[in-house]
Amino acid sequence: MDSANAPERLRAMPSWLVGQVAALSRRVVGDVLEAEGLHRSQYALLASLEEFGPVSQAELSDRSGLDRSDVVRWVDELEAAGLLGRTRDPGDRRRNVIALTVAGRRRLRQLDAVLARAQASFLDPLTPAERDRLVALLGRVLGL
Amino acid sequence: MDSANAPERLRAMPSWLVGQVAALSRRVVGDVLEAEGLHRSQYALLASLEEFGPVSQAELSDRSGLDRSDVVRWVDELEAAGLLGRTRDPGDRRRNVIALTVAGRRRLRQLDAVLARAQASFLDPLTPAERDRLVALLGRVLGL
DNA sequence: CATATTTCAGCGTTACTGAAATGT
DNA sequence: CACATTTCAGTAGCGCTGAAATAT
Repeated sequence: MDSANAPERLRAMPSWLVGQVAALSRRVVGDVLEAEGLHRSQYALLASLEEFGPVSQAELSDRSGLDRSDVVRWVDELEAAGLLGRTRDPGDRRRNVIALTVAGRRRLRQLDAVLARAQASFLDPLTPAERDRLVALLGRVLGL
Repeated sequence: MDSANAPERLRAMPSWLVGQVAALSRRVVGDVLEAEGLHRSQYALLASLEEFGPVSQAELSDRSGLDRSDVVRWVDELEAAGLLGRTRDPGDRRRNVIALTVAGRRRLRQLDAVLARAQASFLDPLTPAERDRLVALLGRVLGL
């Protein structure tokens, strides 16, 4: 896992670099969230719910970027943990309406603090200004 | 897959951004290499061999960042394709000496051109100067 | 005997596909 | 009937573990 051993061709290649950093951040974030008993995908779901209010699972899938079939499974767990509620939409009974519970909202705020520390951890080599520049550049690549 | 739908919490989070860009670049690079009949890991092996000369599979694993057991499988294919040679090390008969063939070296140069286009493709929103800055920042995160 | 290398068999996770069941 | 949503079963890829076989 020591990227410094890699050949120059790879060390200078954007796709390789971004893949290595993604793997690093995935480990760090995954570890801290696992200590909280949650999964990265579940944080994405809670965050999407907080911002976009009660929504169907289909929209939750669009917002979070998770596959619809995976949303089913993660929502199962979050519902069992009491962090969100799943009720049939009276206006369109194909849909589930997913909404954060009070506990879910509180949990999300806890996770925000934990995740902020995780970000700082793997971005340690960068100054705050550099971190901002990195975020801006990555956002540009995604068209944000 | 439209990252622009994601909540602000995610769109501002370095680990999420880098994961999205990594997924994007992985698709783009994977597709162009698949069209060439090769895998991303195999390019990493060819590149490592070109820079570090004939080496054992163990060192190839260290250099490429691939697991030793995966090196076995990818080298199997590359050997069958005639891009590298696998011979027993006379000095230490536990080791295989892996060396690029002439065809392998030629193939690597082809792939370099193809990959350069793939990088340019997903980095399209960035200016050349911005691409350089992104590469530099990602390298810093990895301690390169 | 302890260690190193190659190889193989298999596992856990993740992202995804395809289709059934239900409803509009 | 065509289409949308939820759900489930299953697949492919990938990184990894553990151990056998071989050699130092």
